[in-house]
Amino acid sequence: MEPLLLYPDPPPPELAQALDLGGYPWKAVGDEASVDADEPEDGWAGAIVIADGNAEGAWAVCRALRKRDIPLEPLLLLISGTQITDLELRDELFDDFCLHPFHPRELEARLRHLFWRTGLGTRPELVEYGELVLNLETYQAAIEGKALDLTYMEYELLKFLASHPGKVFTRETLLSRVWGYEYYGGARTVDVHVRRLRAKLGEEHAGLIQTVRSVGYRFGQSRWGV
Amino acid sequence: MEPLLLYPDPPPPELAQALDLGGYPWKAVGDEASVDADEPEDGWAGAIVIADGNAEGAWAVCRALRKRDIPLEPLLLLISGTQITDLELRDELFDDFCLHPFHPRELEARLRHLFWRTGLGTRPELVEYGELVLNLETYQAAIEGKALDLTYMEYELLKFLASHPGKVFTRETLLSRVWGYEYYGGARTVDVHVRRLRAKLGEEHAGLIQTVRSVGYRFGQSRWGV
DNA sequence: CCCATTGTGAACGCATTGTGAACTGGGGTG
DNA sequence: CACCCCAGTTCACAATGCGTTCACAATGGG
Repeated sequence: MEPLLLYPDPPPPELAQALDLGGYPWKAVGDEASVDADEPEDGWAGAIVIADGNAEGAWAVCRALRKRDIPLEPLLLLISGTQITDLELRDELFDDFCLHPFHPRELEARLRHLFWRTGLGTRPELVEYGELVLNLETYQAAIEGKALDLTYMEYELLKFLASHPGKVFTRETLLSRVWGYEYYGGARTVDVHVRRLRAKLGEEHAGLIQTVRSVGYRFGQSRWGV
Repeated sequence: MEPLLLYPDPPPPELAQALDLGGYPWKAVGDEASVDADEPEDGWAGAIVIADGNAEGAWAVCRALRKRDIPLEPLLLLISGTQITDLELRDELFDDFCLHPFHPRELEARLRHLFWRTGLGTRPELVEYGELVLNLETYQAAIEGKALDLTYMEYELLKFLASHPGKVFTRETLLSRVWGYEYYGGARTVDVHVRRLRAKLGEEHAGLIQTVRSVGYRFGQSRWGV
């Protein structure tokens, strides 16, 4: 499991202890800049932000987490009772909150429910879209039941795209989110990988990855609903 | 606002008082059968189920609420601290929970956040005007449910116009706000794009973009009522 | 009826994207 | 240790799409 992001650094010992007991790996950050800088390769599983210390810093971290291309979820806030009124007008910055000091069982229950909610119960080891299936455990991909022989980067790119069907990503975004470094000079890289993916998907399914001219690429159809 | 469903009947007086103070109308039900039988004409706005009395009855009500064709949301649970472990494996029965006895401010914050979440929270960013919908995430547009195949500049122009319905923009303004550079020489450009937009909107909706002679263009109806 | 303004279709030219191939670098193999 | 292989990157060029521009027609106000 990917680690939870904690703020501040160091986190309160009782929180660290509760998470360790619950089997949740975690990693603390000291400010909003570290949100991206210290991000693990596999990303964050979620975040717990303690706001009853440095409140301004906490809100800055929340904003940074929500401002990403794919906002980080779930985000649990730990606040003191007197801070409840501060939540007003900040609904978009958190998914749930827990009063601090907390009871370990309440914290764990909230965490579990948040993960259940965002993950729809079980952590999906499969990414599916129509006839396409990606098995995240075995690094295998198949379409219409036929296996696709993808290289590592092809797989990662397809996984990222297929995890967010309908959404358009710029080349820069794809480079930073899939390749994991800041873009400088190689937008063609994305094109070439997209082309190979389309080729391997076969003529019939090449349209799964659509070019949005002047913007980037989109996987699958749009989402008009929720 | 539609009333909140409360269980049990009568609800604890401190809960009724908190809701009354917060301006939330409510109506209590005594068992799961009343969920449908006592439903107001406009439906329930949400539900608060107190589980620290008759727990079995509370779960039955939750199940009834979730089993409807359109599961009732949001559903807030009030439980005692000793019941936290009962939440496990019941994630699908509630959206949030609050320990009982509760602090009125915490209850209100949770209610507000729940309503915010089920309302605007998870929806994709849309620009809407009548039958026209622009999905900002997917760079797609549709009118009367039918997708419009717009080019990048057409999309940007329509997005800008539809974001300010009724307001008249000069060609110069459109060039600088949509195209993003200072105008010099090409007023026709706007005309041509407007024309193509009208064509793609279809004869029926071409009037959405109106010419204001000697001034510019306006999207939708005038604010003064035509 | 005239002239300014806007609509329209076609043509142009450039920016963006597609595509094949060469290059690079790391890991495995003999 | 040298070599090769393969994934990934970069490059050059081709293809295409799209925005711009132009010429002229249509329209509407005075």
